[in-house]
Amino acid sequence: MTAAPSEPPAPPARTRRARGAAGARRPVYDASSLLAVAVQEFNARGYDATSMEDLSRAAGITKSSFYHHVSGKEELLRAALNRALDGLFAILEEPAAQEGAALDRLRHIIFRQVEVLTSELPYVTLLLRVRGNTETERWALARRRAFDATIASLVADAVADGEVRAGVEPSLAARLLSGTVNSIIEWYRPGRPGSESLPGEVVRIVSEGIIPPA
Amino acid sequence: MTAAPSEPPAPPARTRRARGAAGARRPVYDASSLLAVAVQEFNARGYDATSMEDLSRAAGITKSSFYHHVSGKEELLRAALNRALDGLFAILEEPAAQEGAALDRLRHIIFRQVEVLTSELPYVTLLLRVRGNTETERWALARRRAFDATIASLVADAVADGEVRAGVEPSLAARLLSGTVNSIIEWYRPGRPGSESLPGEVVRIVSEGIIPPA
DNA sequence: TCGCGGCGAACGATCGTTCGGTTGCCGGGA
DNA sequence: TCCCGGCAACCGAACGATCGTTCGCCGCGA
Repeated sequence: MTAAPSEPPAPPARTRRARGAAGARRPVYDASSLLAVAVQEFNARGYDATSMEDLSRAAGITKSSFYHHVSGKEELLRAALNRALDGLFAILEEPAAQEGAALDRLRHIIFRQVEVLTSELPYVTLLLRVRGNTETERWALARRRAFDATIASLVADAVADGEVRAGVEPSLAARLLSGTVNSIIEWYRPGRPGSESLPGEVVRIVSEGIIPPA
Repeated sequence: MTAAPSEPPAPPARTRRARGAAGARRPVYDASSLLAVAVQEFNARGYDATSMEDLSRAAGITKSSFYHHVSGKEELLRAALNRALDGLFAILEEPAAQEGAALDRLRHIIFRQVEVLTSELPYVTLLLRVRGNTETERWALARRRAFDATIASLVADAVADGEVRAGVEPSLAARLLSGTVNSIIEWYRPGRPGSESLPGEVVRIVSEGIIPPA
């Protein structure tokens, strides 16, 4: 599928120069800036629908030049998914995610998960759209399921501790919780007013309900 | 991308016979059964990653035979997206979605939306993953946005009528609401126990909160 | 005999990737 | 100071594979 043409030649987001300080050499990319460009294109068109030609054009160089900096398409995907997963799993290592009542830990994780979702938006977006077509994607899916399972067991703990009122089926609650939080990537865009209050609002809304009873 | 081999030759889900009653002719597909096969494959691998070879193999015939029944890949997508969108928009035409207090109409729509999501699962799943690469996909995205906008304005009405307690930012609530409901496609599979009570549980959970305050 | 369902082969286009070659800045020996 | 060898960045062209689609033909039941 050939999507609508991505952009004009586009002012590439170049970052550094080849060497030294006042390098007269032409601007140069590093691996992470090319990854950022690639992930943006992946998210715009979908990984499979994005060609290496698309990526190199968005970077402002030719396809063969692009290959001088990166080892391949799937390697770009792997690096991006890794970044997203590392950000998410780091949350579980925080003291507030490991100590205290289950419900408090859960609320902390939700709060931080929204923060990571927004700060690492392109990478997490890519992660949440993976389908499992390659070994790389299946590995990412497995890691993601492990993260969700941790949250699900925390929800179950909270119910078992009597911290959540009866009638909430734990596994259903956990699934809807993850779905609600993850759906933020569908509409959140950085730099809009009110962004900094989003994590707190999400925690409050999943606690009190979206459309509370009259 | 070449996904893992889909299946062995696969017992194709053939539906009818060519003609007459005791037709000795080999089984034959109609357009809708081939659409069902195609949509399942699209969802398993993603639309772009699914080749016509994959589709015909899943149907148990060759690629060229497959083309004898369908006019092309994008036409299959269009038919599938249309089916999903028709199902969703039909909800808005129901009397209970048009009469009564905003909050009641909203709850009815959520209930029915979960029902349609589950009964038309493969088609709605495909719809919710469209990225907008072709004119067909952009048309589907526009229709989907119109549906979401209807719900968003209903949420705003409920807030304006004082039916929802203060502190809920209407547009944020509407987005999280849609995200929560739509996330069901990520895990719901038909035929599991408790399926019939899901719509009611979802309505209750978005009203009372997923992890209510202690 | 007609025609529908199915088939193999091939079309041009595009895919991810590789290769050989050119450019121009830079460090270091004369 | 000058020059030169090295090398990082970049490019055009092409590779084999696979893509969606088309074509001509065949077998068989009505």
